[in-house]
Amino acid sequence: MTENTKERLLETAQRLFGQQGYDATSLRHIIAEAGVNLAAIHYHFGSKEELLDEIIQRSAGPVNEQRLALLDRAEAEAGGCPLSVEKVLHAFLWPMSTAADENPEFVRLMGRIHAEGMLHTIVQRHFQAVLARFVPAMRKAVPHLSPEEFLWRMHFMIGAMAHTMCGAPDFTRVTEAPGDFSRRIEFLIRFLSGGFHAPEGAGVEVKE
Amino acid sequence: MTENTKERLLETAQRLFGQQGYDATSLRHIIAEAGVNLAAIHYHFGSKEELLDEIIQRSAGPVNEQRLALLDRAEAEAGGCPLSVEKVLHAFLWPMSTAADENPEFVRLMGRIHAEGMLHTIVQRHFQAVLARFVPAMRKAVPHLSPEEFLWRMHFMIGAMAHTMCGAPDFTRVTEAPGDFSRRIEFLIRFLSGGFHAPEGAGVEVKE
DNA sequence: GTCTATACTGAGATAGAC
DNA sequence: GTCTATCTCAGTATAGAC
Repeated sequence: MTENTKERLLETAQRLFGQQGYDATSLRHIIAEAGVNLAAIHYHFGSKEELLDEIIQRSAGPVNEQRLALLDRAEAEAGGCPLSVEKVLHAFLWPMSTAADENPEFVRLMGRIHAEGMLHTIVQRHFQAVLARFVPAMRKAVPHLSPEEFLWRMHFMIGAMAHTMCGAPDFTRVTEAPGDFSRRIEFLIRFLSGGFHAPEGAGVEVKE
Repeated sequence: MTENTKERLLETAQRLFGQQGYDATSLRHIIAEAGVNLAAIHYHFGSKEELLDEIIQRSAGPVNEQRLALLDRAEAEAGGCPLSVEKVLHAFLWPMSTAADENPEFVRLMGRIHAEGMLHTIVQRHFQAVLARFVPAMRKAVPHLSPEEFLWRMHFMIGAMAHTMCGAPDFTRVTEAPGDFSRRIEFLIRFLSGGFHAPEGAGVEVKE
């Protein structure tokens, strides 16, 4: 039962990390639910952080491939022309919706990972290739923005996305039926579109 | 030296929480830098979480008062008319800029608190009163939005704000001189304004 | 190669002496 | 109010059974 142990650990850990967060989940809780020995984690993965790394690799891989595929197709359809903001956002965010339907815990985990910010090296390793494609694509969609304003808007996008993957608004109850993650993504794309299309520079009254 | 001990603990803990995060900062690290005994924390605060709670209360209090004062003044100037999105955002976000100049670690800590999401009860306790004023004010600024779309946009705003308080974009180095937090806030207000002003509903091509 | 048992260090928390 | 000693549980490491 060699593969069985490893697989059970991956599935259990992913679920618990997504539900409770990475720090809040102890290895002893994971092994208890998976029904394996504590040392099995260190045998198969080496450490708690490497366990997380393998979980991300397993699920983020397909999502990132789909992102790149959507971007490829959109760019092919556009010929050499720059894509619209909406198309870039769609290629980036839509695969999350697909993933959420079959794997909701993973999406919450991804949100946490981005938001917690601590495990910075892990994020960078798995999303570097995707960002390398999407940052230039988005840059071409809003060429009028200054480099600084553009980078900040990308930053805001990441923040909104991470928070949205983590959960729903909590000041009021919003229906959270299974499968309506796509709806959430549509709201997000509209909002971010508006943000990226906002006029640049000194248009805000900050008189104080 | 009773008050001295408590004060040193509060200041040291705030600095370390902001620099390293809440979970990553051990009580033993705090007491070592503050030069007090481990049990002093539990005597003065009761637990690590209550220590954090008191830190937030101390620094978030003035920020929230300033937020409410700015909102009061803006509403008084407007007579009975709804405020603009920009004015509401300004009243909500600008006090963070003031706080950042004299207390940068606190702002990073606030960002982490919002983003980590775990310490949910703490956030709710300290920001409930502020949200109770700002949610209706913003609602009046965008009355055409459906309730659902409105709540999601508030959610996106919180995410972008939390991520922005935590740090600067990291795919490229952005100048982070002291005192230019206000610049960051201006970028954020512009972006969020665009998001809130975005047209509602089925305007996104999600053909798949 | 795979898993079990056990021990080590450091975390937060608590009781009780002073 | 403060400090020492101690408790439980965390992540980690390793020796050895199968």
